[in-house]
Amino acid sequence: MPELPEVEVVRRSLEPRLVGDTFRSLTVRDPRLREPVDRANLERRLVEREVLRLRRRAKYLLVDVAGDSTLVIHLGMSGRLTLVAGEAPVEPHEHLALGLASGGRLRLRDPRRFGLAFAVATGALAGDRHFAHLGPEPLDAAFDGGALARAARGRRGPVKSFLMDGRVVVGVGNIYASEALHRAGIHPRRSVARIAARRWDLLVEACREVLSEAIERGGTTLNDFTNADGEGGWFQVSLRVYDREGRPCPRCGRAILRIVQSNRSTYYCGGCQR
DNA sequence: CGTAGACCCTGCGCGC
DNA sequence: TGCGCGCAGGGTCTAC
Repeated sequence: MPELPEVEVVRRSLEPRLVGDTFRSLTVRDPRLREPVDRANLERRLVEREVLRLRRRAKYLLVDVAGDSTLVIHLGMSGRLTLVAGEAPVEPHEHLALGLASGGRLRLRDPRRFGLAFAVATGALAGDRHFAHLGPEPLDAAFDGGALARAARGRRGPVKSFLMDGRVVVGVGNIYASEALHRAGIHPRRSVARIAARRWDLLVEACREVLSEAIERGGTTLNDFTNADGEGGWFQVSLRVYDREGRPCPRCGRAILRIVQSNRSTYYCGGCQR
């Protein structure tokens, strides 16, 4: 479900309501996520700690608390992180809940269980195995056409898979990879070995644009994505190709095509993507 | 080494 | 109405 914009939207909606509050309790109802939830470690690192700040790295949400600990949450495909009233009824697939001093409850639901929740020392985050190999943030200034071109050197394969490789750039998932390539006019199957410098620049700009616009619009709600307040986003109405097979390309009017790459659907326009 | 594909899991929408 | 199938926003492991 969530790519970079959706995680960022959750972060922004959560931040003003969480910072300054204190975790008072932890309930793990179902530890079965992508990696088993370590209840004791979460309890030790989080309970009775004040929330200092919320950050995001790639598609991971980071909640720093007092005492040099960080709660790391990944939403996988179907994870939803919401802040509800403390007495709100438990919902299906509510894996864990953190009670807050203010009376609220931070709830993580994840039907498909591809998500993650764990806690580590804040200072050890960068070296953690989940983060050590990650590439640059697409919205950082350090990410530019040159960075992409260097990453592509000596590599083969289609540009769409390349764009979704977290070692190259983080946060670009299946929706926004298709959208960015359409905006840049690049065919998703084009080999990374056959992309000129100028087109890498265009692609970087397209990524920045589409990700920023999606954040502004509250993310893409195709099915069930919501921010921490349970509100959906609106960027789905601005999607130009994703999930629009057979409908007209907004630029040239030709029918949008769907192909499968690495077992994931790719949408593109055969007319204006080369 | 890099890349392509399978796989983890549940829910939903569709066609029959 | 009910059932089976295909598909879904991510990441990782294996086989080549």
